[in-house]
Amino acid sequence: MTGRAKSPKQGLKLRFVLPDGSWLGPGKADLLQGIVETGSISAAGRRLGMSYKRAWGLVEVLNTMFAAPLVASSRGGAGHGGAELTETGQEVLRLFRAMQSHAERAVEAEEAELLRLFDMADKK
Amino acid sequence: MTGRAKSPKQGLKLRFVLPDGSWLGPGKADLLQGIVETGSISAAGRRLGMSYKRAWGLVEVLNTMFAAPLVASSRGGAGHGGAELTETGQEVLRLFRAMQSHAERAVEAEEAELLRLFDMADKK
DNA sequence: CTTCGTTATGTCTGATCGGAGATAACGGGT
DNA sequence: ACCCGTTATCTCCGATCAGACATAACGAAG
Repeated sequence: MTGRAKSPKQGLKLRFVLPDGSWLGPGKADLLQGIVETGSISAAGRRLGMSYKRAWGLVEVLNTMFAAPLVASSRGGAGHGGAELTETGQEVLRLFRAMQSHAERAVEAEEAELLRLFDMADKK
Repeated sequence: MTGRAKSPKQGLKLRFVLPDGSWLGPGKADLLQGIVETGSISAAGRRLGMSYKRAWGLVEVLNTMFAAPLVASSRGGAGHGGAELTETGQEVLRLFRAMQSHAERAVEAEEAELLRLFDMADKK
């Protein structure tokens, strides 16, 4: 697979803070994407190197921060349980990814200048 | 004074991560701006509601993350010591503020849609 | 040589965060 | 009735963070 699950560790990171103080950032966005691709909270968390407890806690937050829940989960049954994004969840993920790419293009000039000031000397 | 010292607590926040893992975000940017406006690390920290220790720690990081230090400080003397931004510091602050405003304009559409999904129900 | 406000640097401590690990519930298949 | 992998919740614990507080150094001015 060529796609990347995690956001790059260097460059511009966005955090969108809602009016009530909760926020959406790369961590929760990556988790949402992982749930889309794996169909499971635990598998998505494993892929991102986080414990199930943390992944589940993030899902709990995600499900209460917007007007509607973003993740629908089920236990037992044929597939032994799993999770998927709701319509709202898919929309939120799409919007955040769009934010990322638009913002990255908008700050390209400043990014290049800051990087120039960074490796002016060396700092391997 | 009409300018705001702190970044708004809601909306888009940027964190620019350098190749070595250190980063520049709203907190350090606000501190840099506070130093410009007050001429002192401790006064800038007080204005932002942080302890001197924390402010000083951030300055220490700021002074080692780029090729050149961003803050020049002095002890004792006529003014009883103080701090100001170096040329590099002024440039870094300017670039980060430019990043902020450019990115904010670039994500206006998605921001509006996310806010719509937020107060779909109520959540005053 | 004392004064002054700032920088510079320690220690202690409480709060918070997240990982590790255990346990139970679920519910369609078999 | 049992199986299975996932969701859903605990408790425990070490690491980390930041505030609070104390102390010293600085250096021109008086």
